[in-house]
Amino acid sequence: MKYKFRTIEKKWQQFWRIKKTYEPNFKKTKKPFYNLMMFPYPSAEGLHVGNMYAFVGSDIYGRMKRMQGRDVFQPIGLDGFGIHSENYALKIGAHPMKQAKVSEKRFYKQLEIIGNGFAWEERLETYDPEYYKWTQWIFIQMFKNGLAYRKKAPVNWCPSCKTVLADEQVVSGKCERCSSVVEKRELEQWFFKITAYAEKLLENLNIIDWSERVKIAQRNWIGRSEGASIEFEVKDTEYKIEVFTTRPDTLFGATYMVLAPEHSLIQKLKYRIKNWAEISSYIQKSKLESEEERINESKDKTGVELKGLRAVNPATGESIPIWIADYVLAGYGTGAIMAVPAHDERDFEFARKYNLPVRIVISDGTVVSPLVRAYTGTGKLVNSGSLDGTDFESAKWQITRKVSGRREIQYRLRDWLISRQRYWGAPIPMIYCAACAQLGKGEQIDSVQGGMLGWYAVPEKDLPVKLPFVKEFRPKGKGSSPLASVKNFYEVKCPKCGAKARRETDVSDTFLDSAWYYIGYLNLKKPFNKTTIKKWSPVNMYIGGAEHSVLHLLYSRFLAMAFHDMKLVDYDEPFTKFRAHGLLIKEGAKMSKSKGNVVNPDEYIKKFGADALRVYLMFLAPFEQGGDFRDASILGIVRFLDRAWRYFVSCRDKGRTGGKKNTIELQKLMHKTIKKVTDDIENLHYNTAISALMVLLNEFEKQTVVSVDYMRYFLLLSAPLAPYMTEELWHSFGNKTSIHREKWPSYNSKLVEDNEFDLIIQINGRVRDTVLVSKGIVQEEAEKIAREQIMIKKWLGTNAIKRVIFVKDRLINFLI
RNA sequence: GCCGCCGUGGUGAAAUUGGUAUACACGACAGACUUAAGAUCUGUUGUCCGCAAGGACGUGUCGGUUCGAGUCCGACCGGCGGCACCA
Repeated sequence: MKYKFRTIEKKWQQFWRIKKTYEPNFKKTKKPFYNLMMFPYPSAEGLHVGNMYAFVGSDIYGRMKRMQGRDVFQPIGLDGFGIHSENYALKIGAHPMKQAKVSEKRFYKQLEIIGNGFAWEERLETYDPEYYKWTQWIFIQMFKNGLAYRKKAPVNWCPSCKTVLADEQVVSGKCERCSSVVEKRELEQWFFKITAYAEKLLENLNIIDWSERVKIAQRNWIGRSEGASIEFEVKDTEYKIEVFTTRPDTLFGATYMVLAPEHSLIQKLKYRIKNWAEISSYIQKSKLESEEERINESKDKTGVELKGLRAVNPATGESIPIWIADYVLAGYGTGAIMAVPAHDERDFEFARKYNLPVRIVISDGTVVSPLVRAYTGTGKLVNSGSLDGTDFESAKWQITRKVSGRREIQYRLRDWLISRQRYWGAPIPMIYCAACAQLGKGEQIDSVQGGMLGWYAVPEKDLPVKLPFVKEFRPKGKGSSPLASVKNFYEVKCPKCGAKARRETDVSDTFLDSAWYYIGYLNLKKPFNKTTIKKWSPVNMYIGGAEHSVLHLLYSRFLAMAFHDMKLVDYDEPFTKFRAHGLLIKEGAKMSKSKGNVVNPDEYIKKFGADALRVYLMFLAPFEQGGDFRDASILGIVRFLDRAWRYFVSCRDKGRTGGKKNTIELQKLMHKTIKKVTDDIENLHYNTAISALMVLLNEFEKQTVVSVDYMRYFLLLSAPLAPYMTEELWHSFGNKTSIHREKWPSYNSKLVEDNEFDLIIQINGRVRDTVLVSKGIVQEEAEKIAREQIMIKKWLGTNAIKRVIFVKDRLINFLI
């Protein structure tokens, strides 16, 4: 009578596939529900138990929605293009194109075994030309709408992956993929203008229903600062230095200026600089420094004064020195700052080192010279001429106006570097024609950004630009993709003039593939079909890892906004609701191969069955929190499922399921459980939903009579969690159709509400007794009953009661 | 440094949002069944005092608000995540 999960699981996998149990009715549906889980990238031997954890959590939610009458679309695919998979192929010495087919089989098999209700017919892989045709089409739309451009800029270069990276893919100076220290290189690259949507990306965070921690990460990343832009004249020249500051109120304290070493003015005024040799060697040195070195050396700032140049402080009219220093970043603001050492820690440190003047201009009355550290607090203005005594906040805009500056908002966010010098990705569908460039022609020559002469998008009829099979696919490291050595790939005709032209050989970032896949699932032949999009998107519920907070989740939002403005979709947020699942760890540490603590889910499925693994994963901690995978604890779940199995099978065999009436206690418990499980699954509190089912089963076992209805309810409530076993039991009770298409039970609210409760009796706030009374009892009566209790009589003794606190339907507290 | 989250039994964790702290499990201990092991079932299981009834203490630490604090406020200690020379 044992639960033979191996044969049972196989049986239902087939049944579900043949009966299309999890395929929605795309055209006719009235209640669509798009339940999406971040698709995996096959970059390892197979699915990690952490992936399983995430997928199961998403599946449970979708299964309940389906049973609640929604037509649930829960697709699956593989994010198999890009650096993740390519690096894996490199590691095991396989060709990524061939390895993809191997991974595909393996991953899909595992995803089926775990028992998720996927719509298999709509699956997709990002490396399928059918798919990346549209990735390329999207690139072209971005180009045509001025959102894709080329520019030469200092960019992140990973020496081990041998490609450039977006800022989002550099995690504290290291490559997100391989953890190598990232270098800076001056290269011409393709960018997507995500900064055009900075404000909207930030603002919409207030209206979308997303996990708070992801919103916070995005807010930090976008990094909005409000301030002013102010110009400083360079003495005896026609040049001006524009700075951005969040503290224009401290302008009177600006005693020097600092330019980033890359600042364009330095080259322009080269002839005026007296110590050019020194300056030029400083610039050289800072160019060579890696991000990490720059961060590490941040404690000791360096810089050189531009001798022969002076600037004018527009507030005081004073002549102040100009320095260059690499603590000023070229990529933020204007690449130049006004230094206010008295009120900025960095400027203070620099001023102290190079003996530059410090002038206090803000004080709360306690700020006195000489300062030990910068005073960054609030206060009133001092040493600021006619503005002395003004509050710093209102002084900000008074000063800005006075020196003809303007209010400005700066973002930390920078444009998305989209090109990669790698093989395994969607070729960027662009063509460069030198002939056209010479004639000043190009598809986007009006663009605000320069460098676009001679560039044309591949005509849409020529899509996809297929990635050729290349034997020598290894990254070269010379700033170009391996495709740059494939002559019959890059030699093309100019789509405009027909002259010999060159195809772009870089491929696009993997994150472009995954930024639109939720649309791809709906209809890969015609993804931007208006009717389907309108009916099925945005995604109702999206679940995934928080590690994508500023990668995939930010890029997807950006693209949806761009699609919206191109009138391709009518919403601007792709995921109405997003929840980040927690991280699964092992023995207190993140699972990793080097630590040797990676849990292989297949072993557990083989040993205990997929249902046991599913329920265990969901039971160990709240889904959004994540937790510790422990071998010992899974046995508790195995016992629970076995007990349920035995209970149902023996009831069936003994015919112990007549229509007899359940006790009132059981009725109450049943309906409370329905409510609890429903609410808990809705809130992703799977651990407490499972414990409620355990309590119910414990009670079933104690009862002499449990009606067949209640047994059905138990199975229905457990179905999302343990889809195989419940399906088997469902059928063994004579049902012919899938339990997963059955109606979710509803509860009777009268039975959920108790009409009696344990009145807590406290004396001086300490519980001394409880007594069962009926709900709605008034204070007078409660007091009377309470005072009759032996324990209470004893505690009250002869003391006078000073005060009585009565909380309706909860407690009574006597103060003596 | 800034922003945010979290600290509850031996362990994973619960706690109608200010109202009986430790549900549900794991582990441990004891017992039943068994030749035995395993499986299963039944108890006990926060700490201390007590034969018991019962009592005291107890949610990282210290303080506060409150009739009442795991929950709210302040300071500190410890852990995690995001940003980080962003002017």
